[in-house]
Amino acid sequence: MGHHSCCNQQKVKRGLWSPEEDEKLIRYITTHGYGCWSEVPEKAGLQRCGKSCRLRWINYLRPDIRRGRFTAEEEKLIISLHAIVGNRWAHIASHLPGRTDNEIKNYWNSWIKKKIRKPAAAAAAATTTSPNNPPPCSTATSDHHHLPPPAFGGADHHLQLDAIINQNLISSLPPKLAGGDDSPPAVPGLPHHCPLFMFDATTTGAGGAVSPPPPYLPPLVDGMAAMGAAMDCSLEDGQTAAAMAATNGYYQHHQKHQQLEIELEEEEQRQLGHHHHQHHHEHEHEHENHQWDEEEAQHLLMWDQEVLTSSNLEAMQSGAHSLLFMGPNDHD
DNA sequence: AACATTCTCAACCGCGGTGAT
DNA sequence: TATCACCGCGGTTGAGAATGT
Repeated sequence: MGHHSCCNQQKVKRGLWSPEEDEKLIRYITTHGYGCWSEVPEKAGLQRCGKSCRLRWINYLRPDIRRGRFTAEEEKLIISLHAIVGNRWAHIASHLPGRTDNEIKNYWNSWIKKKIRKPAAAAAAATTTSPNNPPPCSTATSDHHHLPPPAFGGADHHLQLDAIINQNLISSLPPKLAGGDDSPPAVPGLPHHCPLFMFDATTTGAGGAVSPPPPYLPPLVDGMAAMGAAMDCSLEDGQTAAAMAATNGYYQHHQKHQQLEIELEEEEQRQLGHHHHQHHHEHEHEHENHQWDEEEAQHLLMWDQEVLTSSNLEAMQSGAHSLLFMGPNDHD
């Protein structure tokens, strides 16, 4: 296990920071700022690598850092954002002032562990785990770090995670939409019965052109483009997962959620610095009006679950930039 | 009280992106 | 264009704390 390149040349200290080191770093940063992290250790008189200094400052010493337990609001926000962007912790952290990506990541990981141990049985019980029945409402993206979609005949572990995530998502919904107290996990806003699979084909068309579904896939559900659903998917680089599908009724209840997606997308665009200009302007317009046009709805391809097989789902998974699975949430 | 197990979280590692040369 | 250094991010590790037996 080698050290990072920036730590190779000099003899650097590793491990926990002492209060003296913290003091040195704080003193230096507050006086000089941190223009170049690689210079910070030397100038601050620390036997650390710049990377370590940066990490210490960002995750611990920063004056605007917010410590302590996550509030219920923060927790909901994290859950919602994670459903949209996956494990992009820095992205999520940017929406929680004072929280660091590391903190959120740690929280999420321990939260998942906790949830797996306790209600997994209940969640799994609410999930139809038969190989012929896809699990209810699980999400996946092209992000290789993100949880894979529920495999047909795959590990129960993933089914549990999906169920857990969705169980939390549903908690923020109005009871009517959530389907009642004992309702099973579901993606917010989806009709209670949602035997659909969606495939984000956004990135395959240049200049926003809508691509036809890949030839290996079965016929689409008719008229899905006119559904008028509130769906968000990245039109820039395909890195953003397809977000929630929803009816207009749901949409009215979840403009806040939508706003988060908008903010994420706008920030992504700022960071990327290069846009598909036409789309960019179209999006600005959408954001003002909170409307989704047919063209964008068409980026999400949908199928009835009956027509999908495990093999073409695998093909979709490998080719999709965003993939949203929705099984029937029928537990009556 | 002692030990084992689990949890938390700070820190590290490796990788990818970006800008300078 | 290729290379290098740096930065930032996400995954992982491991020490210490908390909890359970």
